[in-house]
Amino acid sequence: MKAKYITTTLPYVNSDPHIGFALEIIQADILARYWRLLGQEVFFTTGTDEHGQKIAQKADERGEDRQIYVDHYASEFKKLGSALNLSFDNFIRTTDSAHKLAAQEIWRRCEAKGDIYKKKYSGLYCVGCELFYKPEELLEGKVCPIHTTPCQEIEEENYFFKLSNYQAYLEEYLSTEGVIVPEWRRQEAINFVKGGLEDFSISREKARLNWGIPVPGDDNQVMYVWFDALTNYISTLGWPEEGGNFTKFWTEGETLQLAGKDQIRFQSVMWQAMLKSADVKATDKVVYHGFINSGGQKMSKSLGNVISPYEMIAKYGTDATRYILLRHVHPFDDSDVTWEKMDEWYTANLVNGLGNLVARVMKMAETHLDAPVAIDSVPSITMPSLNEFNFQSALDTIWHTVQMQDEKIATTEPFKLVKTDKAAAQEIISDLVREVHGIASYLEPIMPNTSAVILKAVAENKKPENLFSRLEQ
RNA sequence: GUCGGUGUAGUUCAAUGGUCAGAACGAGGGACUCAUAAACCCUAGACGGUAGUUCGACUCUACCCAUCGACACCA
Repeated sequence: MKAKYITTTLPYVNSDPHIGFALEIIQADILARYWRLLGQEVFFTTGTDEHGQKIAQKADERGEDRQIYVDHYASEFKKLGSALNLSFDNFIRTTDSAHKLAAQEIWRRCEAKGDIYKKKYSGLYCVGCELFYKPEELLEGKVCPIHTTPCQEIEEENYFFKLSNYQAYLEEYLSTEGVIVPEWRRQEAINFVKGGLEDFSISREKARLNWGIPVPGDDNQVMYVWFDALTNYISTLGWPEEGGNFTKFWTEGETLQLAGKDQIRFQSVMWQAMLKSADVKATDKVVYHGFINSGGQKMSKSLGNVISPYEMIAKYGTDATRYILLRHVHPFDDSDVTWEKMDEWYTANLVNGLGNLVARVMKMAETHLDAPVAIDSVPSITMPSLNEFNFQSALDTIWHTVQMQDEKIATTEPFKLVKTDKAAAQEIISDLVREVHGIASYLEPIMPNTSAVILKAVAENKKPENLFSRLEQ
């Protein structure tokens, strides 16, 4: 059985953790936990992207040392890890020295292949945006649409990556079904590549970008985001060192990247070309999730409709947050989430559904059974939907079982039967306990704490504290 | 503009070239009490529009409308 590698994209640390990233990393966590339960060897990695001019600027504005500034943000993201009960095996930071060396190494290899060249680049540059614009993107008089200030004609010499060399390769790579999920995004990527590929710039002059990884052999240039950030997927495995985790999980393993739908060009095109250039195996599969909107609109600070993962955790708890983001957010398409809807989901499915079922069954068990129910064979849990990254469907199945147990209680009425035929009632209650145990087993990768509480309750034959408290009204 | 996705009950989703198009939440009603005033039962409610292919389409085709996305250096 091949070892499994799974990674998220690295969030940029210039703001607090976003709900979209929470979704992505919870998806990754569920898969990692699920595979481990199946007995597979798993390497689950995430981390933070910490270079770039925006970050340098913010740190400078605050008069803070840049490394200290990013240390702070990295710890914020690590906190999210414990708040969401994530089980990643490694947390890679792009300011880690090993990572920097890896980024320089992949650069060297691409350069040795002849895929990196230096070119004068001139364009209209907006100082506010730190970006070059095309003339057609600007307003009258070469004015930046965001800052409404005129852009400057700037000439700068940068390194470029010969993406154009990889047109045929990428078409071939993308022609395999499954390298991108969902399928229609693979078509999008194919169209994009067929439309022709331009080389992209991969460095900035130090004067313009002075918080980044130095370009090997050129003191005046610093790597722009791509070679820096994307390399994390392999540097986290110790690459360029072979033989260890890298060989086991990347070369010989099965690799899976999770990313937002805006990442196709970066993850499935540019990164794959870079890997090819450096003679590293391509990513086996990239799964792209949609975005989460709220109230029919994009979440934005100005609209005041931003839902932060921390707020969700504060209101519903860790497991409920994991539940909400997986069951009620579409795995691939955009979804809409509001506090009203989340309250409904929480109450209907967790408080009234799972929580209440466990309470009623375990109360009966505690009262009417003489000993804990023996669970003879732990059935191996398989959730086929998870192989297709259909988290909703996997959870639907579990909640269908919850509902069936409630129905069973209503039809068999063990609480009544116990007065007339205790043995028969005990038999029914024992069955219910076994079912609850089964539900808890399935929940293990999805809601680890809840699952553990239920399993313990079954083992002790004792009704647990309420799993999910009713929302204050 | 080009290409692609989507359009099913109040809401979120599912399904199939042909028995009454499923489910959940929500709503209305009933009945019960083991449980977190929970669960259970019943009821109401939908295939964007037009044309075509077909014995027959919600499912295929075309067009239209609506909506979302891709069309590159934006993390």
